[in-house]
Amino acid sequence: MRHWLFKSEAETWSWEDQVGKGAAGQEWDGVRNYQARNNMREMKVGDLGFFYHSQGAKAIVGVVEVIAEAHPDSSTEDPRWDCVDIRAVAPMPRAVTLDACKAEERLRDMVLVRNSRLSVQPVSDTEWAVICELGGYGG
DNA sequence: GCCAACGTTGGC
DNA sequence: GCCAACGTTGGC
Repeated sequence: MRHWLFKSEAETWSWEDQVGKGAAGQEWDGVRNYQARNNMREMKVGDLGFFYHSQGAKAIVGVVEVIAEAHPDSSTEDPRWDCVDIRAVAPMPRAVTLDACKAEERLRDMVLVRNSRLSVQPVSDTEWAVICELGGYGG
C-alpha cells in the first residue's frame, strides 16, 4: 500500500467538511496540475493519505482513505483532469504542523518540506511512520 | 498583503 | 522546441 498527502485550504474544503461526508466520502476534485493528477492516477482503493490544511493552520490534521480510483473530475468538462474519492478515517490526535515537519531531520526530503506547492503528494513509508509518531496516531 | 517559486501558455 | 510572460499557490 502506498501513502499520500492531500492538501486543502481550510476555508475551501476543511477536515471538518471531509468528516461530514462520512463513509460515502468525497471526490477530490478541482486539481489542475499534472503532477498532482498523475499521483492520483497511481492511487489504489485502500491507500491511506494525510489531510493537510494549507494557509491558516498549516498542519496535517487527519488520515483519509482512497475509496475510488481515478475517474473523470466532475467539476470540469475538460477530459484531461481525473480525481479519486476519499473518506475521512480518523483525526490526528495531535496535528502535525509544517514547522514540526521542517524541524524533523527524518522529514528533510519530504515533498511537503521541499515543494510545498504540489497539492497531491506521495509520502514514503518512512515519512508516514514518522508523522504518525509525531501526531500520536495509531499507537 | 507581499513575493518567491513554480507551472502553464503562447509567440517566435 | 525554446523561453518570456503570465497566473497561481502558499509560506511568511
